Amino acid sequence: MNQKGKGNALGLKTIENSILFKDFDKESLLLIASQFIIEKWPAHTCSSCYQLRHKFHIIISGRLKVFKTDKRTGREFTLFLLRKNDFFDVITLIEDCSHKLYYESLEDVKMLSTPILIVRRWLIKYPMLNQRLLPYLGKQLLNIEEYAVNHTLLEIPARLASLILKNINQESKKLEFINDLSNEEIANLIGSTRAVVNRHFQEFKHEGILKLGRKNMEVINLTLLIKKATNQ
Amino acid sequence: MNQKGKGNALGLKTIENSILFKDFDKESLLLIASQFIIEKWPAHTCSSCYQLRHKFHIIISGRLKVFKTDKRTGREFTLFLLRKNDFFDVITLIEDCSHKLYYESLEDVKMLSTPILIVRRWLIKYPMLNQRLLPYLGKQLLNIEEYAVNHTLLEIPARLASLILKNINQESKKLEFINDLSNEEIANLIGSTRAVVNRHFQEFKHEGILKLGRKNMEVINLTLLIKKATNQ
DNA sequence: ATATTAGTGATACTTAAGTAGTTTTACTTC
DNA sequence: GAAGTAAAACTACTTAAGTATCACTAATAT
Repeated sequence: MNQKGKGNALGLKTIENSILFKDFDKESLLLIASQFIIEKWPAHTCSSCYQLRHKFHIIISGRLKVFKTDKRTGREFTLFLLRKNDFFDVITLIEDCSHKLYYESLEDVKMLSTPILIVRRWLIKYPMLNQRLLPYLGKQLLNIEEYAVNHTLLEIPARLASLILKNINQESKKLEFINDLSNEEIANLIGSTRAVVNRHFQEFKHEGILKLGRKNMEVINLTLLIKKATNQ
Repeated sequence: MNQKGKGNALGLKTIENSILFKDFDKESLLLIASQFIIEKWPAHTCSSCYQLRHKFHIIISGRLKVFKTDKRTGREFTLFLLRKNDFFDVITLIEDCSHKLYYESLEDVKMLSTPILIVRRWLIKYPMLNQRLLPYLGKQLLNIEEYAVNHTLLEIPARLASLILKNINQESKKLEFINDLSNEEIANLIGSTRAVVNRHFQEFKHEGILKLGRKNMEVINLTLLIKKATNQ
């Protein structure tokens, strides 16, 4: 699963493009990149926070689901879907607190990893890093906040529509990133269950809002979708 | 509502004790404190983010509710209950993004305030501040994350019990901080409605878990309360 | 070609939570 | 002490969402 990445071109490129290390001088970049190794998770690899506690990761490619489970009911809740250039876990990086999460690769995932202690040393050596972490953490906070507000104030059709809208590419106007997820994974993203999500998807289909396929969906009527999201 | 705070002893004391400025040298502390004014909000003062957009606040005393509303249903959702030494809004401080929130003082609230641009200048002048902000933001993230997980995976009795448990003082074993809130405000905290919260409070009372009074509650049976929170 | 599996579509049923409305209680103030 | 008010307590009703189950279909493996 692991692979030495010293001097690896892919690793260096990822580091250079990371919002964390962007604009660092060449020398530092090389030094930093040399501390990472490349880790490859085949599709559907599952890992608990305990196994990853002492490592910091930057995703190179593939999607990684960050989730919680309720053993009692077996229900799952996806907190984040991480992608290229995302990193984790920031919480355990900045403080030694327990952050009980699970991770699962939705497809083959490639990432860089390094001991968290090394990143903590960098935080001291390169104070700029603290400044770079803040906006990232802020965005995560806003994301979860939005989820909490939606889950509290909106019903499932509106939450479903919001999720889809959020993942429509501004230029192409096409649904991206979540268009190939199963009903089950969509349900985990809005905090519901497969059957309920499917029920509302059928409604959306009959209303001409979505075109549904097997692990594939497409937005047909954006105007109506927006109406759904805003409860009109 | 406002009051000059230059050289104010209360302001300086608050700044000294803030996790943001702790251990700064005396000279810097005086300089920083001199830039704040004291703001007093009478009980139940309500303010939108638009009115506060360009200011940064540190609470001296009193509780401040941070919430969202759904105009359609009139329902309210309390994201945070800020208290002494809390500050806001960190999101608009670190980035110029829209963070549409409302604020309301639950009782008379005293706070320090200063233009957000000044704090941004301090972030450059004192790089240490970035480092101090990180754990605070991390805690907020964990808070909202916990809310999201609870709201998604637990039913109202468990969420209610969790909320109470979270506010029990470790030493005194007494319920604090939220013990004097109305059913309505408790409902806003767990993302439900007054009637539903009251229904479950009655259950808790009959089961001998809580003692209920007018704007006052007390935990009688902690063991049972923990069972409720963990769905046993 | 057949078997297996994962994902989807659809039905019937259960239930927790939301909503509306009324009554009761406790506190305030005049 | 009476009147007024706000919170809490209670009742009846509605509904969205969850659950269980089965049928169907596409993809994959054997």
